Amino acid sequence: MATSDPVYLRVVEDIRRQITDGTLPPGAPIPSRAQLTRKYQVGETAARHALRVLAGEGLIIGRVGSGHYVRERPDLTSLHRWRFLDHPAPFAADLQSQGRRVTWDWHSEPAEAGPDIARRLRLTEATTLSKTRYVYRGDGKPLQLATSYEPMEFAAHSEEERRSLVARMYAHGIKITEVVESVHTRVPRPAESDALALAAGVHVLHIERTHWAGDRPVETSDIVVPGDRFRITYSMPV
Amino acid sequence: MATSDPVYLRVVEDIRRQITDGTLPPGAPIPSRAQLTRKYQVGETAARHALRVLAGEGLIIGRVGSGHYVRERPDLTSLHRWRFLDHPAPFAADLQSQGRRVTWDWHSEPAEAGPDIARRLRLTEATTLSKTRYVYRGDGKPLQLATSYEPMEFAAHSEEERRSLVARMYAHGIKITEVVESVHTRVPRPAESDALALAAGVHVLHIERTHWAGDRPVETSDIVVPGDRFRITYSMPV
DNA sequence: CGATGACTGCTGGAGCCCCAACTTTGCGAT
DNA sequence: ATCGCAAAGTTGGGGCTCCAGCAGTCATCG
Repeated sequence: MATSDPVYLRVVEDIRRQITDGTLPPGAPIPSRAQLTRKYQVGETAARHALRVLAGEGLIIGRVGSGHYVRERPDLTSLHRWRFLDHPAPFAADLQSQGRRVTWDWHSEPAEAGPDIARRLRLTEATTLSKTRYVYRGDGKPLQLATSYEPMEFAAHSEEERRSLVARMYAHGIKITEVVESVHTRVPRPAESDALALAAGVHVLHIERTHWAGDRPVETSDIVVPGDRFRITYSMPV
Repeated sequence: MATSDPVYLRVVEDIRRQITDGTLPPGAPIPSRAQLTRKYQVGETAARHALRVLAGEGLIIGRVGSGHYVRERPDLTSLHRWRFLDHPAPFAADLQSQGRRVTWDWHSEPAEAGPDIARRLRLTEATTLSKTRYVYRGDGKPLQLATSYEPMEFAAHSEEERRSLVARMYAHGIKITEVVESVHTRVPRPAESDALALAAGVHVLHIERTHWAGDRPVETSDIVVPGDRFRITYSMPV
């Protein structure tokens, strides 16, 4: 007693506990607003707010006209970071190896390097780069977005060239020696929510990847994948 | 016209645009509920809901008695994945090198391997492991949680031993040859929210790390860091 | 001149209500 | 036995109101 916690939290915590300990398995229905008000002796506002919070956490999903249900958590798709994988937007080969039919389309255009890209490619003055957007789909559903920036003179001209950045650069006498990936999580931008068909409350993993030739960065890309469906695995020899 | 979008979204989108394009810089005050109702000609409920959505996205922060403000986005702390870094809970050395006073404490105890840990360490039968929880703090503030599991016979007995897993294993004739890290993002568990003092709507990066000796996993740990303050960088020679 | 206290504005919790759109269910008619 | 339809239940959007607690501001008092 003397718990001055907001009452909606009592509801949230109780339901969350039931979900995490398995009392409420994936797919199980959550009591409706009306039932919650009775069960927990709270007002409609509190019941409603509790459901919204849980939905925002991605634990439950609401279906209009039907009810709220414990969200099915599909197994995380594993993205293996093989040392020699170098597709412009990575992981496609990896997804294919997991037996998923992956398709991708892309759109290439010249673009001015913004401050962020300029920094990553160590450009000191305004430079026009070849910017390519990739959209990856598995069984029709969008899986992954990527935006790649590279100097105009190295840009891919054929579908074949597009498959290996390392080979393409090598043909220009540039030997890529290192790949650096930086991963963090953030709220999706509206365009990303649309493109990846993200549910509310789902964050994305954002990977900034840069290919280096010695001490010179030669290509950089932003890769965005849904945070609730992907894990990225890095394997490093010691 | 004919925009049948919910009205609160109009407010959300307008404010979000102003934040992302810099019209509202970090720290700038957001109009109050009362002001929003007048400005956008919406009810109090819609204004309030818009603010809640933006706060949930981590774009603004509400201060009771004062107002809502554009959230300061501190630069992401970069966690560099050096190839030979092998502290049981990683990144501490890395944080130190960035000039942050990092302290850590830990608690070790024997524990039964759960199904998940058993799978990761390829254990077929119930085994008792040494389980160590680490809490890392920078300038007093919690930064990172880690839980490490290793066979009882290899457990560290001194502070010194605790500093290098690789050296410790080597003393037992085990040569660690590979480190595998798998990173994904998820909603923090309540205990993690507390321990890391997370704001609402902040996700965590969860890293599962396993040290391998040849084809045998010998240690595995779970590392949890706030998703809004950390990025993890992996550097791979090609 | 400085400290205290009243007043105002703001957030966050909570309650209740109305409605459109959708799903589910059960009943009645064919 | 099946079809169609109406009724009931549910979500999500929206509205209004009250209140506690906090943060400034400003005026008054010692």
